[in-house]
Amino acid sequence: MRKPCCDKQGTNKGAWSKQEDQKLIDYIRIHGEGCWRSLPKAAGLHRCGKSCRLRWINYLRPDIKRGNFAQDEEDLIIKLHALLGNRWSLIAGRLPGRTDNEVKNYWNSHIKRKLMKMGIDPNNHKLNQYPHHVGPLNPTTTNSMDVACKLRVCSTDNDDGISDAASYLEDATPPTGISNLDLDLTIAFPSSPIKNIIEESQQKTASIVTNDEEEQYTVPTLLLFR
DNA sequence: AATCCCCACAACCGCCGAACC
DNA sequence: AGGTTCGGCGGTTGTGGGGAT
Repeated sequence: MRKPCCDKQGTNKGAWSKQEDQKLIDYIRIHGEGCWRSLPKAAGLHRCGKSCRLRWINYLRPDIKRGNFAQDEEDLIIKLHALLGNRWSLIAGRLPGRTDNEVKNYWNSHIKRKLMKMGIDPNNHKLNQYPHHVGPLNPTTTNSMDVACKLRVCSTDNDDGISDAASYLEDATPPTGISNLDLDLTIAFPSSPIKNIIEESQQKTASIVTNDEEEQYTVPTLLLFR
């Protein structure tokens, strides 16, 4: 039987108070991150170590970018989700200042619904109502075509393509078995680090797909419009 | 004004893998 | 080699706020 991560008795739960936040900030400022298990006691907090870690990573860290997601961030999340699936920490890693929890929440509360409204299955990013429709589903509600994200992802049923793509993004070394991934990203962002990531991903991925394999897959190309 | 409902988001929980002993 | 600990991740839940009725 696995030990619980902490002694449940005598630990606070729920929302953090300002005093607790301050104690955590002060402690980490002096001692740095790490040793989450022993941190609560050392910092004088009646919290579980995991709770402290989560609070710090998702809320108190000084480099966290708070506020609404920009359109380019949203587009990037959609593309990365198509590539990686629910690998929120990986996706968040490509969004400076954003946390996995934030990205996950934003996906579940905004993007998922938005895609479904557009007739796109948020799980596999395929059109499920209009399989051959490649234009804006409703031009009056989706605004202009200032950003057209052409996204085509092919993967096998066993998800290998996705996991390969994930490891590919992580270590930037093309895996040997990525042949069934076919990503075609066309995006018109202003010059930014995010744009560079997209371009980098596009170039690298394109270089590992052969013509034969490209012809082999005929999954509909999705056009995502704002 | 009161109540209900929905949404957004913070936080918790359980599981997994890596590191350590 | 096997057990234990710890950090990290993803899924899920709880709750407060705001809009609708």
